[in-house]
Amino acid sequence: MGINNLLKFMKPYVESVHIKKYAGKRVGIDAYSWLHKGAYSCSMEVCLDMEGDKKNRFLQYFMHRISMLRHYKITPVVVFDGGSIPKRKANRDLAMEKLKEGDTDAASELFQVACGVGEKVMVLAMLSTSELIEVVNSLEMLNAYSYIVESCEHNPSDGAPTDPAPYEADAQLAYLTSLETEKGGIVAIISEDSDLLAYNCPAVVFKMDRYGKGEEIILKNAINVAGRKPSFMNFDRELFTGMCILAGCDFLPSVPGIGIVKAYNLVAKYRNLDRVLSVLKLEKGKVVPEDYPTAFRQALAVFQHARVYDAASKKLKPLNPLTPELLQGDHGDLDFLGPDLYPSIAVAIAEGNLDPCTMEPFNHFPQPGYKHSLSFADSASQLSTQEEATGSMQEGCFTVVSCHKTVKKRIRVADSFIDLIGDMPLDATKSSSEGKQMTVISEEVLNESETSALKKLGFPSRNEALAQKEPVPLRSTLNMPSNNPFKKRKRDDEVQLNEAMSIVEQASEVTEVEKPEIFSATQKSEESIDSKVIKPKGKRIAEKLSKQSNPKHVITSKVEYLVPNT
DNA sequence: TGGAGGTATAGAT
DNA sequence: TATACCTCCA
Repeated sequence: MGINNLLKFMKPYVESVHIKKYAGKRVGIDAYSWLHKGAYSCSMEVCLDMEGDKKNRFLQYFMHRISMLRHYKITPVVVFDGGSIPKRKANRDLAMEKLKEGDTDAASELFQVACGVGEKVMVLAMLSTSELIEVVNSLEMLNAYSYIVESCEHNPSDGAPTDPAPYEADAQLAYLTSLETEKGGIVAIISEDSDLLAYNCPAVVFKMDRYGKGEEIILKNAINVAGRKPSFMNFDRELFTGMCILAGCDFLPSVPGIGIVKAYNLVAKYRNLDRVLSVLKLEKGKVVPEDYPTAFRQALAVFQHARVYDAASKKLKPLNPLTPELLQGDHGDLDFLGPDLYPSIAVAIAEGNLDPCTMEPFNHFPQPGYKHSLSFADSASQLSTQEEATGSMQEGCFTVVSCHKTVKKRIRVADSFIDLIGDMPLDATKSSSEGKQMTVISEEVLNESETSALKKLGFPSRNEALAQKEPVPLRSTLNMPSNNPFKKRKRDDEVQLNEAMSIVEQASEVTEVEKPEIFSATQKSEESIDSKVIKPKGKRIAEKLSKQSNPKHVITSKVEYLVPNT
């Protein structure tokens, strides 16, 4: 993923930072990289679509980091995307084979691979769009949030979601860095993806840990600045991007024998990408694929001009203005810049309330057993009414959510999140009926032998789990680690608070730590706490549902539906 | 000899 | 993942 060896090559420009340097600022987050990391500890549960809390660990990881950013007064701008599926399926199938054979170790490893090393499978595998939006709305409990929803491409024949372009989220993040804060812009991006440097993002924080420490590369400290080696003196942004592509990127593998070092040397020597391509052909001969120059220019165009969603104009636009050469080349076919948007549906979805994958209403969370009853046409015609009802959008962070297809089992996202950041007592009814969850193997997913193999791993079958007299309460397994500085308590407990804060201080070498708001609230008695904060969970969620903040913006891909004229 | 590219392993989760 | 180590090659 990303540019081969770029981060290693850019080491002299890497600086240790703490995320608190962005206090008061808006920072973009490549959610994929977090979800991906968080998934390692629950790969099997995710792949098998098991019910139970272990599957939610990746969400805990994600939510913990979001709450940490909020602690440091950073406004997170979260961008989700999704991606390639076939390889994941293959690995999952292989893992199931191993399970049947009883080789649980091998199966576990394969499930991890199936969870997608280098593959953007996360969102599809883990969350439905509605669940993601549930996450987003849970985030609103910390601050006002709105979000963008980005769609996958749809198959024109049956309307089924297909793979999205692999670069939408990166390009969108890059675009946001070009905007002023007042217009929704961000000042930096937290990610693990070196592609963002090829997109010329000005500041990227890599390898951010749970305490907020990370490694930052600020592009303007490198490009056309003397003093450090490798020197990018006399480089411009296009040359830098060209170097990245030559070294091998997600869109175009490098020419055999060319790595980041040779790519740099070629660009530094000739300072002209056309010349570099000519020299490459001369020196490498037949090793250079015939269409490499074309593919190279297209990759360059993607990094410079990928289609992104512009919230102000509610339209897709190129990341940077298209050049006459691009408009004339390839007969004006610019599909490689990203999926185009069908205008009328773009506006409809951009106004919120419509799931771009299912074309069904988006104005509430589907409850268990809920079935959408509205057709797409009905949904679209309702939009204007819903807009009026929900009012104007809140200020806050944008969250881009990509959808592929819904998964059949809902994860108790909101509950998990409240356990992480909330200090609210469990709703009695909810906890006695729905609030207890067990690790249950889905019978739709597993056959008898598979179930038997899984039992060896300690997972009870559905029947066994249901027969258990004392199922494990949801809350007990969703607790954060004891040393989590953002863990919430139900009672005033100055000692625990101080302990937690000292952990934060020690771990992140922070000398002055502000008490996060969530901690301040816990210092009060329950009665005195703002009812908005401490309402029973079920009630609060219900309120949330009734308010259901609209997705602020929705990005869709090419959608071949007949839509009503708008 | 340095760089590319493949593989093994450690670390994180 | 990413880092280290190894082999191959120009």
